[in-house]
Amino acid sequence: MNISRTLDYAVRSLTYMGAKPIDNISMKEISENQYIPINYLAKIMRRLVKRGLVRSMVGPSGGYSLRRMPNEINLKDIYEAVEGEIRLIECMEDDKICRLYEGCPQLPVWDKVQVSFVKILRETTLEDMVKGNINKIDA
Amino acid sequence: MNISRTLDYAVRSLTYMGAKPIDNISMKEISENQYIPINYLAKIMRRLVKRGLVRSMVGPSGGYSLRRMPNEINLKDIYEAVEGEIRLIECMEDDKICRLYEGCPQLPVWDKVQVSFVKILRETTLEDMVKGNINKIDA
DNA sequence: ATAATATGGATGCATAATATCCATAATTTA
DNA sequence: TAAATTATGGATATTATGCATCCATATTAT
Repeated sequence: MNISRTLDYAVRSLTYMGAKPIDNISMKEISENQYIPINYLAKIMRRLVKRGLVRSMVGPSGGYSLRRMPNEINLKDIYEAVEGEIRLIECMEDDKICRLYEGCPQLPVWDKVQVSFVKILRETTLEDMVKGNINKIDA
Repeated sequence: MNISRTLDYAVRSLTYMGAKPIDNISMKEISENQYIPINYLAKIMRRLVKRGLVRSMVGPSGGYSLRRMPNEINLKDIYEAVEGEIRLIECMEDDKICRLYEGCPQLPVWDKVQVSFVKILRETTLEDMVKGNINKIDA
């Protein structure tokens, strides 16, 4: 139960981009400013591009740009871009059948935790993070 | 971000015990009923014993018994017994210093997620799970 | 033409999660 | 007392995967 470094990298990169009102920010710049191995960052950026969170441009003075406004990108988008579908426990997977399924007592618990988790992710935008706008206590 | 199989095993074992009003339930029985590799289960039970959630007795007709009533054991206890301290992201560790710490924009987010996660764990008891008493929607 | 940049594929590494094995101690029962 | 059953604890193996690196290529600005 923890946030992967990969997701942390993705969030940091996007936050960095969101804080800068410039297009075409290079991997190199992000990598150096956020202490992310550049080759690994490349992989992460690829996923963000594929999910449409980010636009890329090749060539000198190329780089990445946010494709939506920071207040239109939430953490759920980012999570799913890098990690795929959110699923706290294997047995929640669509096609997995659990031998204990009938009357499994803890599934509703994990489900509840997941719902709460997703809610927070969905409610938190890049803009919030850039501005430090997190409502600390209410959960 | 997912529930480890180990934690799942622990929860299933305790739920199984909680549903049975008998003392000295053997590893063998739990293992067979819950499809948990018995040697691995042994390791997990050890941690539950050490944390005082469970009492063990050696010898024939020995086994494990809950040490508190099911409504006095919550998921947070179980989580911490098997996984140690709850911490969503490495930089939340006590002694870790993050190079980006000053003004790190996402720390409050992970913190908020964690608070919410812990809250649900703490509010959910073994009894709830045994009875299927989970309040599905409110998060 | 050259340099800067992203792309994509392949591969390696390190660590943790998961699982297995075995020798031993404790306890009950015959 | 002997034998059977059970947990204990340590060592080790296996597997998965997160993380990282390397390289060859395509694109584009200057």
